[in-house]
Amino acid sequence: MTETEIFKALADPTRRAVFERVAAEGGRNASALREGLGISQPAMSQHLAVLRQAGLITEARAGRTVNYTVDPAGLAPLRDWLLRYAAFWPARIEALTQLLKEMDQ
Amino acid sequence: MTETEIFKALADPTRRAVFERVAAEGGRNASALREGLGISQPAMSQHLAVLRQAGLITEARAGRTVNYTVDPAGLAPLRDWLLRYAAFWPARIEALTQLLKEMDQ
DNA sequence: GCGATTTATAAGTATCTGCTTATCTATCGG
DNA sequence: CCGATAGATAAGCAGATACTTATAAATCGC
Repeated sequence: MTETEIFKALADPTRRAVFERVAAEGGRNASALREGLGISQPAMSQHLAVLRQAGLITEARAGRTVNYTVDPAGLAPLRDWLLRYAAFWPARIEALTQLLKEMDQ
Repeated sequence: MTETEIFKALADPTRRAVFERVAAEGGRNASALREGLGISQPAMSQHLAVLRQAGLITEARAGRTVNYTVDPAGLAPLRDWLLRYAAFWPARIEALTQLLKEMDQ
């Protein structure tokens, strides 16, 4: 849940793809998430463990399978870190517009 | 300038501290930035090179010294990536408030 | 020009990381 | 129970990474 854990977890492109897949198809189990990613079962398990350790996803065991979902609070430290540098953003109004659009769903 | 380069550049705590220092004391040269960080001169040079490669900072040589500043466009890909998951944020209104506060300077 | 200063680069090294295969545990259907 | 399935873990390994010392390149004051 530290900034470093979160940045490191997302720095690996394969693991970032895993996270993006969890976000897109929330609530699916590890085997289902693994389809099409071209990684072995242990690799997937290790990636999910790193993401969970970083607080980015949560697991819910259901019998034999484990369902993974995005932890709503997981990205907050990253958002907060980024907001500290909002003064450097090039198109702040555009960013606000986009944020509003994302929120207005 | 890719997402992976940016995440990797910021994943190392020492290098993130360097970036934060460039942001806080913009326009200073490498030696000035190095004070108090407890790293060697080559280490600093290497960290700055990684940050520059990621598009997070820009350098401006001034004679013997090189001044570093935050690249305004550098964090945009990170911001855009994060905004894709705004739907998962726990306190969206609070985030908007903070963003507005940062902008209203 | 010359010594000093600033920065970059080269080379070496210890540690970290992401992967693999092999194996273990737990749960399911029959 | 028993074979099959889901997932985690152990162990090993190749490559990446962050650091070091040594040195090169460029610019400064004099």
